[in-house]
Amino acid sequence: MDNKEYARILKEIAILRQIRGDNVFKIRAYENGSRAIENLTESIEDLMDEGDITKLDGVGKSIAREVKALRENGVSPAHNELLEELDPGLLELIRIQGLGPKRIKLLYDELGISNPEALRKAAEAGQIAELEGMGEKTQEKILQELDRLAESGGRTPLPAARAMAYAIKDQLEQVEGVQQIQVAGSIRRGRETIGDIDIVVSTGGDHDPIFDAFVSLPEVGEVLVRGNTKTSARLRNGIQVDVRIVETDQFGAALHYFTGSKEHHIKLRTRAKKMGLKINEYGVVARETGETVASKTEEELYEVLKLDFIPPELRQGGDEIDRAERHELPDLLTAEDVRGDIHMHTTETDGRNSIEEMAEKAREMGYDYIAITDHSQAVAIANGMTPDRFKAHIDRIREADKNVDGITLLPGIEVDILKDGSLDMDHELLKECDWVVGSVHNNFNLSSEEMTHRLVTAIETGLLSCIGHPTGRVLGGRDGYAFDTETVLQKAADYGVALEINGSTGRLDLNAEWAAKAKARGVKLVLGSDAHSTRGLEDIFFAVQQARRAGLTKSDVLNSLSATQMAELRS
DNA sequence: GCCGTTTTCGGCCCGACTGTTTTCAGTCG
Repeated sequence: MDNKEYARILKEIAILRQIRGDNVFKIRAYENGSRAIENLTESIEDLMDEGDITKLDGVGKSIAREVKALRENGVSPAHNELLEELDPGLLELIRIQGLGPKRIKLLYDELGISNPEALRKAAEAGQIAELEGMGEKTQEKILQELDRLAESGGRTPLPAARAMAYAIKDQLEQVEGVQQIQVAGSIRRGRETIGDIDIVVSTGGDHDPIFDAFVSLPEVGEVLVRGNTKTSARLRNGIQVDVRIVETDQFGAALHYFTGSKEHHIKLRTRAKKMGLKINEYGVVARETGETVASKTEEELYEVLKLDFIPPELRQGGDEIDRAERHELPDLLTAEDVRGDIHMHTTETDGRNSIEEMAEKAREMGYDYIAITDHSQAVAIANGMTPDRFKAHIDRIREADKNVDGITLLPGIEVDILKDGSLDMDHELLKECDWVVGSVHNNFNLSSEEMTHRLVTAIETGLLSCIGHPTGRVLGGRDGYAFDTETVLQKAADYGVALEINGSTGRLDLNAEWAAKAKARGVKLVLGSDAHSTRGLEDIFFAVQQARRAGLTKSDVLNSLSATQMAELRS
């Protein structure tokens, strides 16, 4: 069982205990324990073998016992007991906005509702409105929410959500009275899927004109909440947007508050409390005097808490606060550290722009070099290259390199790793390249043993620079293929083959969790945009953000090397 | 249930908004 599975069971214990009405701090303890295990880069089972997992922050005797039982018998006693007492269907109801544990309990006790279907029936029959504390409006909202969930299913991939958020931000920025505006929330933290969009605005004047402008945007469908400081609306495409307005000198505090994560806030506020301070969305306040000691910027907020600045990507509710106190936070990779892009396509295969056009755009972006990596012939649908075409393509890349000033073009390829692990190109031609991305594009459904063998065999050719989009997952789509993580990471480390953090909007593969795992095993990472057009080169941003979430520094990624150093890696 | 730079007992983040209420519980982030 992997860490995610342990974390899921503990999380479900927390939810079911909430519905049962247990002590809120006990519930939080299970949530904390769940997150502690989820955030590990090591396997929890390995940690159990090595010693005592109660050393983990958030895991005590009880949770350790549940975890141990889960491993040995495949079931957790506490989880089982709750499921016998309640109903597993209740776990689905918690996803419905507006329904929390208290109302779910009420619905379950009074009407026997234990799943979304039963809830819909009861709402349509008008039974919900008759319950104590519920009414017509609540009933109507539940029906709407059920429709929405049935349609969209929940979270939106980061790249799509980010584009929508910035479209709204750009429009609101033009409204008179808006002084500062920023997209916050999980988009700013770089979570790979997004629940809703958060935008923070500061103004010295009236809030109403700004909210009026917001709710009249063409994208906005329905207004959900309209208050004096906060307005929420649902876009026509179903995504919820929350806009929060504060005074000018409160912007830093509000941005911090709205960026989250919730878990980071809980830990930070606990720390503040011990220091005689209180944090809310308006600032850090001395409890005794009521004096505001920080509010303008996030930097000043961390400063008064005697912490190094914690970048948004690291505000995950793990050990980042302890590390900030000890000055041990990693000096995270920045976009400026990326000197080149090593994965892109041109009109030779399925790209939309020529070698020269890609080079021009890359130079504008400030790169020193790019590797041109078109497909090999196995990807027929993308017009993959035969050896003859590839040979000519290498010559054209070299020719273009001479003709385009100010940037180095590295001849490369994205070569398919075939079903048996062999590479879809003449080895002699691969040896001529400065950069070789090896990728899996078909036969995803091999057994874990077969897929592991396939990847290991490819690495052992000694011809790959990196593995492209290594897990094969599609964001919001198919899961990655099955293979033995430890074996492949070990092989990659042994052969000096890097793993790609692919920034293309449909993938984000590796994601942050995997990238951190790779780093912990001594594997180098490399960022690639997988661009199929000049515009696509900008998707490197998402790779940088995942790298930051993984805690990677400049020295962890090959893109910080010079063109010469990159080419030398293969010699 | 977990934790300890006042603590092995006594705490555990903080505020906005809605709907159903005559002063607040529930939910959300």
